[in-house]
Amino acid sequence: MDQVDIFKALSNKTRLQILNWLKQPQENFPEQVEAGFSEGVCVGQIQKKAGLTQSTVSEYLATLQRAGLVKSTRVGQWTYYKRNEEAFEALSDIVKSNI
Amino acid sequence: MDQVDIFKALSNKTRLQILNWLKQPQENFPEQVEAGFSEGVCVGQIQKKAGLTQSTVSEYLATLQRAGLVKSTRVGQWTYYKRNEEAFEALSDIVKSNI
DNA sequence: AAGATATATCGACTTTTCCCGATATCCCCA
DNA sequence: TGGGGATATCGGGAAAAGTCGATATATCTT
Repeated sequence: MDQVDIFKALSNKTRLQILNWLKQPQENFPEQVEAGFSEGVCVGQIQKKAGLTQSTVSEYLATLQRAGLVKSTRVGQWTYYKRNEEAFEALSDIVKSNI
Repeated sequence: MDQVDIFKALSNKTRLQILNWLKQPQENFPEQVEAGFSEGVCVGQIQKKAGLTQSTVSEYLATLQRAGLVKSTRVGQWTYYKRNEEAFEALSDIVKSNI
C-alpha cells in the first residue's frame, strides 16, 4: 500500500468520522456492550451511526483496511473493526519528515 | 480548509512528488540558480520536472496552496512556490492524535 | 505601445470516487 | 438442514478529480 492510497482513504468525511469514532468505542457505540470492545466494533453499529447503507459502510471499512488504518476480526457472523494505531504513528512520522 | 481537503491534496502521486522535490530545491532544480531559492521554485521549473502540461501543474500548485501545504510569492512574471513546513508539522500532530 | 514570456483560468473529455440497491456468502440456530 | 441475520461483493448512475489544449492575464523588454 503506498502513500497515495493511504491519503485517498483519508479523503472522505465519513471515513474520517469512523476512524474518530473508533478512538472511543465505549462512548460512541454504547449499544455494543455484550461483545466488549477488545476486538473492535462490528459493521452494523458503525453503519447505524454513519447513516449510510450497509454496502457503503462495508466498502469504506474495506478501504480503510486496505490502507492499513484498521484491522478486522471475524467472530461468528460479525466482523469487528478497530484502529491500527501503529499505522497512524507511522503516518505521522512520514508526514513530519518524508513528504 | 478542512482535513478532507488536505488529504485530497495529498492523494496524488505528482503532487506528493512536487512536495518532495521542494524539500531540496537546490538538488532538484539545478537550473534555477540566478533567482536563488529563498522564495521557492517557479512554476516552469516544476512543470518541466513533472512532465505534465503547464495548466495541470499550475492547477496542482493551486490545490496544494488551497490546502495550505505550500506558499507562493509573485516576483515579476514568476510565481515561486515553497513548502509551508508549519502545515506539515500541524498535520503530523493531527495524524498522531486527532484522527 | 507591442511582442515575448510566465502563469492562471476555462471548457471539454476521461477516469475515479461516492453511494446506492440487489444479490451472494458466511455463519448461527431451531 | 433450512431460515435468518451479518457482512461482502457486484453493477450502475451521479458527482468529482485528472488532464489536456486554448485562451486570458500579468509583467518584462524594447
